Amino acid sequence: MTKTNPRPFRRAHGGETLSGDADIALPDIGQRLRELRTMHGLSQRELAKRAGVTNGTISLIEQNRISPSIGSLKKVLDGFPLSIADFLTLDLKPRNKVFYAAKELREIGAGAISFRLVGRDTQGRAIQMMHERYQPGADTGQDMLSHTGEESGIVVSGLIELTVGGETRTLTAGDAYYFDSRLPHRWRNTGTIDCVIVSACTPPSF
Amino acid sequence: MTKTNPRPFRRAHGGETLSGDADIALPDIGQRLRELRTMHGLSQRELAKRAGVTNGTISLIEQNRISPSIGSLKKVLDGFPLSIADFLTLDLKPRNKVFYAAKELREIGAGAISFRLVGRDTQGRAIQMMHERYQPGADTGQDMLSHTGEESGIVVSGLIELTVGGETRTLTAGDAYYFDSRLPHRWRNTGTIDCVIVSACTPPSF
DNA sequence: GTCATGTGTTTAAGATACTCAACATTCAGC
DNA sequence: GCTGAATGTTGAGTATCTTAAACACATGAC
Repeated sequence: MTKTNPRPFRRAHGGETLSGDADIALPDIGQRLRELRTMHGLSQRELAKRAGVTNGTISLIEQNRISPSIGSLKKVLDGFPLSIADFLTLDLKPRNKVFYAAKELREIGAGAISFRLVGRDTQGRAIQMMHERYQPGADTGQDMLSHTGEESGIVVSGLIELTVGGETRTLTAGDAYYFDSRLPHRWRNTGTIDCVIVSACTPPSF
Repeated sequence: MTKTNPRPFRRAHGGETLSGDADIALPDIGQRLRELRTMHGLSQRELAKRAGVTNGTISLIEQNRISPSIGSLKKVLDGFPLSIADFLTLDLKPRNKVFYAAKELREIGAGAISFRLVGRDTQGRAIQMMHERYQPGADTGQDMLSHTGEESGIVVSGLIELTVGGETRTLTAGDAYYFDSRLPHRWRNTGTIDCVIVSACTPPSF
């Protein structure tokens, strides 16, 4: 028990430079990285192996003990399909509503053709609909992180377990989702029958 | 003249790490910084003084001899009102058309009310119009770099010298402009009468 | 021409980031 | 309780970045 050193070893250079006297606020790199990594269910060593750095580097970055170079931050983020710019601007804790109960959807049509709006109005969201079917036990894996913007969908039949940004829900017919597709997400059909979903994502351009 | 060392001193670490085997391409930091700096008419020393680093650092970064730390890159970019994310994603050489001759404008109305469209169609550009007047000799200065997206306008009367991203033109009545407002830009009324411009920028939200 | 000033570059010394290996802790499994 | 494996943290050493000062070159004043 002779090793009760209080704490600070490396001069916490980043402490004042990064969080302190800045014109444009720089997000908390360490916390962001840790959230992103744990969202993916990766250990520091696993990420380090992917990224081609050591686990110690990951640890120090996550503690904000060092201000990583652009090069090494890029290597770390190559462990995910995420650019530095996206990493710095991504809202890891989605403020926008993610899950919607069936009765929360706004019905905009009736009769032969019927739309039920997910989220408040269209609100300038240019999205493109799709139709998906999941067989029992189907699983997309948890590494599906794509750049393309936004994703939304409605469960038509069956049930689906959806994980978005660390939060998991099981949705059944009539339930819906809406989230920034840069957040890590995963679908699993934990039911016994097919699950049908009508989904949408932002179109390739704009 | 005994100092004819060929060149490479610091192991060009960034050479392979940055530009080489990457999943997501990292833009040429050095070239981007140099373009941004010269666009603002700053010397390395001037920028260094603003940023709180040394001119040598600026020089080495611009030559891609080093991969700057996040902290120092942030300090450098604090010399401009530009975040790291914006710096990495900003298209410094605008591929989109910037200047439009009077006859290139598409007229969409006639008679009492008349619109002349700048750029091809509306094309999903949510912008907000304004009305501006410049007296002779008026000058906005060259440090007007704002985050807010896009800017466009039409000269109604008089003449105006507009600089965008290092390119300068003098526009007269009927001429127009359209550019990403993150590019450094400057207006100067070099004429002898007032200049009136009808302009537009992206609205505060979305 | 010479000086003074400005530019971008380079170098050696110092500060910081990064690696490697060891450490402490937790959690299963027995 | 005791392993064994996995986790995040730490320290010493190395590689890299950053600084400070000098360098080489250009331009303009005199």
